[in-house]
Amino acid sequence: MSVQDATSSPTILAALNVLRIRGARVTAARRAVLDVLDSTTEHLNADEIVTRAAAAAPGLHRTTVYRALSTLGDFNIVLHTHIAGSATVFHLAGPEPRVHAHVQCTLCGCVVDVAAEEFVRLASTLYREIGFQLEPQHAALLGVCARCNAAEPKTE
Amino acid sequence: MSVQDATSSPTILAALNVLRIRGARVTAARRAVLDVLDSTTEHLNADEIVTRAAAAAPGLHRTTVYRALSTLGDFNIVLHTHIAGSATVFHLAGPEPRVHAHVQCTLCGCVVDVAAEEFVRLASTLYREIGFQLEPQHAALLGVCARCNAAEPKTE
DNA sequence: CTGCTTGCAAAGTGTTTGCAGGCCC
DNA sequence: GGGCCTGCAAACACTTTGCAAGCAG
Repeated sequence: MSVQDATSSPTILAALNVLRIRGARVTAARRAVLDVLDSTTEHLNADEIVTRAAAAAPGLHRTTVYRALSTLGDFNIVLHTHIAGSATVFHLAGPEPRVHAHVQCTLCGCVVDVAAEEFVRLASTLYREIGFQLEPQHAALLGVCARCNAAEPKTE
Repeated sequence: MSVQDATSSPTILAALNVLRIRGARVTAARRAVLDVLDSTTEHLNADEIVTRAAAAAPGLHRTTVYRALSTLGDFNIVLHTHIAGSATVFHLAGPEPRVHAHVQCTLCGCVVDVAAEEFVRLASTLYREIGFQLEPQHAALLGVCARCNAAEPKTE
């Protein structure tokens, strides 16, 4: 454990340990990406992560962020969700395994978190009927959010 | 109703009528796209539609297919499903309103149709709890299909 | 020092837009 | 013959890849 670790959150310390144990290197880029993801509960896409992480690691390149996210994903430190028609969003897996699914509004584009429990019944039905093992958090379903539904006078 | 309509399926005739009634034009490009979609039950992406439709309409351009699909989508003649990490797939809405949802395998990439009924309970739960109106057919969820599950010895 | 990581450039995929000419109605 | 549609070129958004230099262990 290096000196700089002292300023990091438990979540990040755990992540860095996973990297070390698995033989991957702890680099400024990976640390910056982890810091960004740890500092928010938002759904961030690669672009936003680049922007925010560049503050801590000047010169950080888009490509590097993509590669860092990929590596961190391989170790299950970071999870991602595919959003229809726009960039994939990332978030920390976190210490607790409280996986959540996502639904996105086709009108305003907002992404709403949904407890994975909502998907459990669907998942078990799918598994029983066609042997399909659902990963509820891995892609967002689409629909219309409450706000847009209310604002929408049906026309327009 | 023009002469060429005689060779078309009822589904296509209905679609062409919708176009005419709504004031949109019946063009070779749109007809070719409809023919392609009507001739299969597969999930076709824009690229595949271009390739197949070009047989009936030589010189047909990608852009035109995208625009045709968009127009046909506006009239609810064609539906589309967003597939995580790859191209959007299209299919005819068809005469019967038997909407189906899709799940995609993260390993082999195959897309499996699922009866929308599986999603009804989830949809009503979401609506009751957060006012979100789910469109089950509009995006594919991810997971692992039965075949890959069986083939996968866990390693590799 | 070894080789995993990074930065840069460039390419790749899927999709959209601007514009002039063409064809449906 | 008016204006919706089309073809072409180009831009666009997101992501990946090849390669040489750089830094972690």
